[in-house]
Amino acid sequence: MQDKLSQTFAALSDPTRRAVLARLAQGEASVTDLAQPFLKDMSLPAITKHLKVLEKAGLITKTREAQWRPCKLNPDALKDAADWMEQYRMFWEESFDRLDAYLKTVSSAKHGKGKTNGNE
Amino acid sequence: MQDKLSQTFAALSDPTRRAVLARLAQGEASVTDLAQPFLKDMSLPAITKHLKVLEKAGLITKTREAQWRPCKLNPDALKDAADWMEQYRMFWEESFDRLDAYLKTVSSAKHGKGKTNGNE
DNA sequence: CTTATATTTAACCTTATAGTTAATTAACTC
DNA sequence: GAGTTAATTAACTATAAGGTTAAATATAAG
Repeated sequence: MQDKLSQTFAALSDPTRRAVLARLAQGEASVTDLAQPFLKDMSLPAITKHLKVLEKAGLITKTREAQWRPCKLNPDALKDAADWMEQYRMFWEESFDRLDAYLKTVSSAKHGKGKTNGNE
Repeated sequence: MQDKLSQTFAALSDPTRRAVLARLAQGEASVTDLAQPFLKDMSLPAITKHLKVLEKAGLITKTREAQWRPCKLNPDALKDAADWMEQYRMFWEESFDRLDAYLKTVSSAKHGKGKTNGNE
């Protein structure tokens, strides 16, 4: 895993981490705060690791306050991911029939002999 | 990895797979078509595997046409991911100052002794 | 300086990912 | 049915992910 966007999507691909983000959407929280709903399912070090993944992905920022490490949402990475998705919006929005027609035009002779790729 | 959303984000967390989706945004393509830009970097079976990941995540649909397996984008999964992101839009959109103020109100006495979590 | 709370690090285990090469299946063409 | 093109499966390897428990570090409070 190299690029930031891949890191971000990878970080989002875990329900625990998404739940942490949901919690942080309501405001800052310490590690213990964030861990609390999950401690029946996993240990605290597991949460530390999840937070590290989120942090490296740029999705959260950890600060220091006495012995606590308050975490907060970092919108930038979320925006980058959302921006990437945005380019596909037309595919799921209702102008579907037009899109379908459009694509049929674009990729006319798709692979008559398995060679053309619809870009010519 | 269990739930569909996690699978979808995981599938998006690889540059090769995102490039495949970008290619499919221009229209259907066979496995060979899709593989072509990557064959200097990886083998065809590697692409087959990537396509399988995308398919299981619901991001693409593979059909049969003679000896080819034309793939096309499946917008549903993309929409699900985008919908999930949508709930965080306010965090990256410019009403940032208002948001910040809002959060400061909500999580007033965050962790005066590390116990409260800003939800009370 | 000892204790308590908050969090991380270390060492380890298990399973999943991402890739490889070689062999196989599928459908078409001659 | 022999050969060709398209794609997958099998078997294997290396590394990353996600979890564990036990020990260490950080800050505060007696």
